Amino acid sequence: MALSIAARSAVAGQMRASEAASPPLVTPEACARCEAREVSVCSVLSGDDLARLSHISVVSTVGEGETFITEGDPADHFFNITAGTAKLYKLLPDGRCQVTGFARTGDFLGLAAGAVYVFSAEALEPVRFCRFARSKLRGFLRDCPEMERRLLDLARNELVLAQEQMLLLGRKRARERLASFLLSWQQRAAPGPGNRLMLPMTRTDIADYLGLTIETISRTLSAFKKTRLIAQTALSELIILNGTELAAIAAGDR
Amino acid sequence: MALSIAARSAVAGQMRASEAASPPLVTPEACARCEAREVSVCSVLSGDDLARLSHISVVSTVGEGETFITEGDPADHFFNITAGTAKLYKLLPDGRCQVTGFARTGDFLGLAAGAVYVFSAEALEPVRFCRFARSKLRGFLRDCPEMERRLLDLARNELVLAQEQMLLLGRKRARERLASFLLSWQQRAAPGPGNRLMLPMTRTDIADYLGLTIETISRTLSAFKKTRLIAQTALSELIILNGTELAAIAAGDR
DNA sequence: CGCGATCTTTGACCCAAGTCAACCCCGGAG
DNA sequence: CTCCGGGGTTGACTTGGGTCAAAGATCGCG
Repeated sequence: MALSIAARSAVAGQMRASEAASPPLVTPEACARCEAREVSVCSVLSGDDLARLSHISVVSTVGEGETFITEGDPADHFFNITAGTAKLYKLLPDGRCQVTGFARTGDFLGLAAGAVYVFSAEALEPVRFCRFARSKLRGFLRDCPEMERRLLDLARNELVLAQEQMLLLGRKRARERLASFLLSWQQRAAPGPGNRLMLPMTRTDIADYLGLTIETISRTLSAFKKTRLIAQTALSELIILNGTELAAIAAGDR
Repeated sequence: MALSIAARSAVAGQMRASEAASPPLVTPEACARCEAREVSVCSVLSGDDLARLSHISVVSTVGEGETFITEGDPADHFFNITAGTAKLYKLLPDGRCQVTGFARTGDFLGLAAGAVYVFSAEALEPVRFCRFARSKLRGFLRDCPEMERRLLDLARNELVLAQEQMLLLGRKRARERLASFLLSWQQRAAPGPGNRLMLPMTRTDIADYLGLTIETISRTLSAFKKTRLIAQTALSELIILNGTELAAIAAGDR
């Protein structure tokens, strides 16, 4: 990631030197170097198509806490996360929040949108992404069925996850929800040294993702620690000691 | 619907007469007559493509209570509902059930699946559908980008609904959930005479959809009746008297 | 290095919805 | 017409997780 951020900075630097008003367009070379490519939609693209795509994409970064997609705004862009973690969420008028997912490197955002975005996205740590204008992407897709197929696969996979989450929110108990979350996050997040699990989100984010409160998250984590299912190495860093048992809890088997 | 069922029966009749072992293949003429076409994926197809699609589709019907997709089975087929209503659901090992959606005429099933189905589908009333082998559809999609685009649109729309449902399950109170459900069902279901809303599902199905119990559904419906938000004309048939107020409740505004 | 802000943990109490149980209603079979 | 069985409704009571409150970590910053 350090390498990649350096590469990105170089691109932004180029841009700034040549034309400060226009956004930092991506060069095919930058795409070829991008270490997020193999986990992104772009992985299916041949050199030729990749070059075309790079010309309609714009790289940017946002800092921690910044909102880069706002529910209700015209859904003019798609986003491909190339570094960092973001939370995706929906709000009720009175402020109640449901986090619908966490987006990481390689995730493609904007599929779940009609004319306007139906969710907001906020960076949990510095996030870098490629942005595509919806109108331009449409033209690209016309000539590139592989990409369209890939997007369909992504959307289908997201649907599978969404339904799994409905089961969790509708029918699982608090401890089952948290166990499910820890295991699924372990799947998706690169494990740190010593099998450490990094959680870039706050307890509030986890609570809003699992349909619980921060107090319940805290209490349940403490219970998991007491029964030696997990160990906490830092506030946002823990180790899963007994994944088998956690999986049994997640499935509702005890 | 009556006409359509008759048409289907004719097709099945032909089939049975000629070759009992093989399934009832659809003829292009049957597709042209199909009154579910305009609301289905097939609506985007030209006559030529429609004819091709018809040759890889198989019509069948299932009776009330029959399960025609089983979670965990190899996901070999896609389904396009052409009549009736089905519930889609997931189960936990101990039997807890989450209904992830109700499928009606025009709905396309099987997008949310990897190698195996991740949900089950059961007919709530007699259901008719066209079934496509996944392998055959893949070949068809290769030559028919409109269809692929349409499937992507369908998947995206389902994703929007899924996220809305996550908000409901994670953050809404019982009365807000029920109000949301009644209004969304009113949107999708053809209104009966006198603005009547037909509910082909049982209280149990509604409860499993909203992450509640039948008792809570029953009590909340009674409360809505008492405050004259709705009126009940039969066990599974009601009228929305005050949609504005229901919408305010659904949004969490009171 | 120590201050203040923010996040987390823990405890005491409460309540929305779940559980358990009795009864009702309706529709189909005999 | 009556019986029977499977929803559906309603009431009494319980409870898992929410709410409120206070104290304890953690971290950025001057």
